[in-house]
Amino acid sequence: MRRMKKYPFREIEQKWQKYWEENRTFRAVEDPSVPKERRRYVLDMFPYPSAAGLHVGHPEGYTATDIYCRFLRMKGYNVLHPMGFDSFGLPAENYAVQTGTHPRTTTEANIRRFREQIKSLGFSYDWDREVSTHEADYYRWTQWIFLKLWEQGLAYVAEIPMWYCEALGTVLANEEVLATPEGPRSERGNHPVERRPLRQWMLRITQYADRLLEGLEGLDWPESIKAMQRNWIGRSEGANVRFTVADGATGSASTREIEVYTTRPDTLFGATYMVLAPEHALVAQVTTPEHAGEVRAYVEAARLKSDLERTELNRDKTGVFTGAFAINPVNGKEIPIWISDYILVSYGTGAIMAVPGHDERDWEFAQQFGLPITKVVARTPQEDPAEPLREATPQYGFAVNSGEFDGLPTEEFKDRIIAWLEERKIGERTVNYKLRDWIFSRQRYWGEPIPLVNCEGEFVPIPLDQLPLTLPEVERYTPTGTGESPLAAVTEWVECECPDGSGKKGKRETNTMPQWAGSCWYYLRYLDPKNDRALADRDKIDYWMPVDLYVGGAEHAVLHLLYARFWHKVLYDIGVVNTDEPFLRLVNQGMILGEGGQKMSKSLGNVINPDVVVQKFGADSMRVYEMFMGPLRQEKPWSTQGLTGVFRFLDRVWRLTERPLSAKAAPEELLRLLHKTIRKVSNDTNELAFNTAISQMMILVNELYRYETRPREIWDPFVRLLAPYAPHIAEELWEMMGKAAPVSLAPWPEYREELTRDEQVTVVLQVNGKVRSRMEVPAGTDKATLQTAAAQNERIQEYTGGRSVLKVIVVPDKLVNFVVN
RNA sequence: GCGAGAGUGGUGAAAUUGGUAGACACGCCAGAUUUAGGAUCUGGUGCCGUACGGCGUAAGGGUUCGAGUCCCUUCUCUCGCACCA
Repeated sequence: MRRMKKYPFREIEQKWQKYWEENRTFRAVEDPSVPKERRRYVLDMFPYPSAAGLHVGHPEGYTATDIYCRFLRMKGYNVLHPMGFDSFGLPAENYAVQTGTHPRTTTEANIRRFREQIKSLGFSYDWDREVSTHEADYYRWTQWIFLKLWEQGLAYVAEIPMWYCEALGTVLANEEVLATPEGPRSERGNHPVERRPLRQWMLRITQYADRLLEGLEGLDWPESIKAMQRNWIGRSEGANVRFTVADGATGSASTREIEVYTTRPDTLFGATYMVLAPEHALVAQVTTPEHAGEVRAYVEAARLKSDLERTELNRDKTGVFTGAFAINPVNGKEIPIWISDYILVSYGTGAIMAVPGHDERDWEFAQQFGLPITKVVARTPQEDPAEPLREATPQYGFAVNSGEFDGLPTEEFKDRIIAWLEERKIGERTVNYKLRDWIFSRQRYWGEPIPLVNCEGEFVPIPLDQLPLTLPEVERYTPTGTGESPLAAVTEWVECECPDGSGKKGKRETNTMPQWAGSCWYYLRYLDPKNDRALADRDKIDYWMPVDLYVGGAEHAVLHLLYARFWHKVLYDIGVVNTDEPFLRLVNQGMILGEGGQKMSKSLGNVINPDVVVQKFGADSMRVYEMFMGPLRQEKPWSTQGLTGVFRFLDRVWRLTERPLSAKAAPEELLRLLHKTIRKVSNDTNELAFNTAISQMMILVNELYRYETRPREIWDPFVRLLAPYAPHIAEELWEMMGKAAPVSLAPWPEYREELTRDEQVTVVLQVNGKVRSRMEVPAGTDKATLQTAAAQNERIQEYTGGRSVLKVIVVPDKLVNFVVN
């Protein structure tokens, strides 16, 4: 036998997973003696337990947080690190529609599989805190929060045009609809969606728009995610201005007004026409009889236009004249009123004043229909106001052709004109948002029932102490297609007594909540998962919250992460939680691509199954490889070759045990390398720079191979450094060394600063910035000595000989540079 | 178009404050070993050149003794938003 068998990762991994489970090694306890600054709440985005099982993307983020948590525990922190399942959702229900299998059955089977797969990777979760959002004990509190929102006036029913998805049989929130080249599509499943006027439950997230925006400032989140949220909220400042409709052709006096929203009230003098959205309420009223036919036809065409056509890029502007005129309040001029579908009824007031000189869209429209263009903003105060515009100039500048306001810079003009409008009560400063209220109800079965009863037209909440309102069993899961959920067919569930005790007959709300509801607050339930008196005990909330580090994919930028922040702020306002924001620091792990660098997908056949990897190479190899691939936040392609490289590393670590442990002092060189390694691994792990930490451990292992024996002085701290990364093999090595398990809770090694500094350093000798030679000197050698020694160097003399030295740059421990002519 | 980010060997990637570009790993080449193990061990491996040397971090310019790193211009790619007045 020349060498031992390949390291027995299967036995080792099973052994230690069993050990951790039996000993509940990673149970988190609220120990009051640990001060707040020594506690950490590290959270993973919990998975939706799909039928496909775990994919290699899941373990990436989970491994990162796991290493970080294990590191923190060894550093003496009290760490909360839980896991659970986002288990309501459409796939299980769609499967139920096809097969008749209860979604609970498939969901729970999937959860068992996920849990097993996650456990097979050796993550240090406190499994006592596991939650699943579909369980009545959990959604009882989701319903409780909904009723709190209702009490606060933040939940209401409205009939507005909603995104409806035929394929999913339900309405969707704005956030769940994507604009694609094929038109609007559902975020889940990529099905076509269309707008339909429907009556649905809404949550007043817009009331929190400003706070959701401001709250971003203090968060340690990726700039891109913050930008996406800001963009989605879309706050803009401007003014509403009311224009009087001029007497029409009929000559009758009119007091009708049209209100517009503009972010450029300073361009009011340049408003040469007005445009209403086709759906605007005043369209019919202002239209003159001779234009009525044309207008009616345009409105009808706009209504029938598919969303594909309406969202198509760069299409030409269309519109028709109503025959009516409005009076521009600043100069009394009559301006024509048009309608066009480039104006959205849902934004601002659904009407605009058009300033073609300084807005590209208005310019385009004016060109199309030959409407007048007036210049009211000049680039410089010297510019000739009469010089015509060649294109729309939206940039700020100085007012021209604006009467008494001429010469004012844009910023100042805005304030002046708003004051002017407010004085005359024809307008006021206004803030607008792109953010719309959250369409919250779904016409589906597999979700939390909304705990309200319709008692003769009035909604009455189910008393909090009677929650949960559980999902009834149904015959069929198929969406009705009539805008009602399958629950509507369960007569004995729908018909009930009014919960207010009046004895009136009531009908239960049959819509359910969207999948986002459960994930809006799951991080709070982990704190106290079995509590039946509150969603979580306030002391436990105070003990752990807010979440210190939240790791997950970037795909939830404006869905989950915005909704959860909204609910959290409401919970804060009613005194349930201790902070205004739930997640202090957010890190998005980069996607793992297939071997060819493309997205993993079934159709490309490049999907890597983590089960197979664990089976063939072990959990430790999987973990270390996923972290060694590259920076956590970066997208990176999978490489089976790379995986075997990591496997070889762990195998080499294992084979080092063939060499006898030695109690003798380690060679100084090795000791110095150890202390450098401790420093680098500590710093890098703390910064989630796992790839470079692993490199450093590889360097140490390579070096250890140069010695016949394994100095205990090196081996012991090395095993501890390795423990967060490859915990199974580390536990085994720890035990083999005769130490008491578990290494997972052993103290993190400390480094001695003086041993991390080299005694001898290589100083580079340069001539005109080019490296010509090197020399070894003791660290800290002073400048003068370095310069003298360098000047005597043969190679340097060759290059400096016969030339005059203009300057010498000496950087101690780094270089000496001779500047010659 | 707007917003965010990224461009370094054949590949994944390293590189305090500007100070030896390419650590570590894969792959490849040569050798040792002959074991059938996604083997192991030793050495080599940015490009051009026999060599002295020269050239190299998307391209061009600038600051500096010195630039992957700082500044300007341009190009490419990824992601997000997209008629939001």
